[in-house]
Amino acid sequence: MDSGRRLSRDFYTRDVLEVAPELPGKYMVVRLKDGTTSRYKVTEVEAYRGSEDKACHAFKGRTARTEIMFHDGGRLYIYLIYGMYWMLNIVTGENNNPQAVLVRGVENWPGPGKLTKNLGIDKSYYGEDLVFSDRIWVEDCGLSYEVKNGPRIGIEYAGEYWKSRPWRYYI
DNA sequence: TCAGTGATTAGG
DNA sequence: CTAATCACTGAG
Repeated sequence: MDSGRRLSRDFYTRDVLEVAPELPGKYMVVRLKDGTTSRYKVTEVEAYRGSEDKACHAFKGRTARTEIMFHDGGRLYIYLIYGMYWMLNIVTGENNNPQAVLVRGVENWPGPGKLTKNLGIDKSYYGEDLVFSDRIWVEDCGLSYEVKNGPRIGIEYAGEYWKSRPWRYYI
């Protein structure tokens, strides 16, 4: 597989509902400590739109954990869930507009907890900038896919309205 | 269906 | 300080 073109800041600083549907089909590139790189096609994501979205961690306001979501798009928001699984999120939107895309699955590793485990993503990636990082970024390989969408998973607490927003996008 | 597992958060 | 919560997973 040929290398693609790394996505630039402009891709990420748009509204999360524009960015999220465009991520499936893009490639997540991870560089290991031995210098080798691996590419994984993104297969499933979800949009979290904090300024209004009751399901978004930033909905209640700025905390130490959600701080990065208030930055310009392109950084990673990483957090631990159930004491075991690191969740990989890509911050989107402009400054002070907290939004992020949860990467739920990549090729070979469906499942948000499984993909971080297998790609070696942990808390040390919190705040990492996909535009400049030398160990993780996203590429556009020029291919397009039919992206489907549906309700987000695992947000029972958010109430019927937010639970039913069709903000999960997948190939 | 349900337990594991620990960071994070709000509240006293 | 305490206790509740949790954008998940794998076993049974």
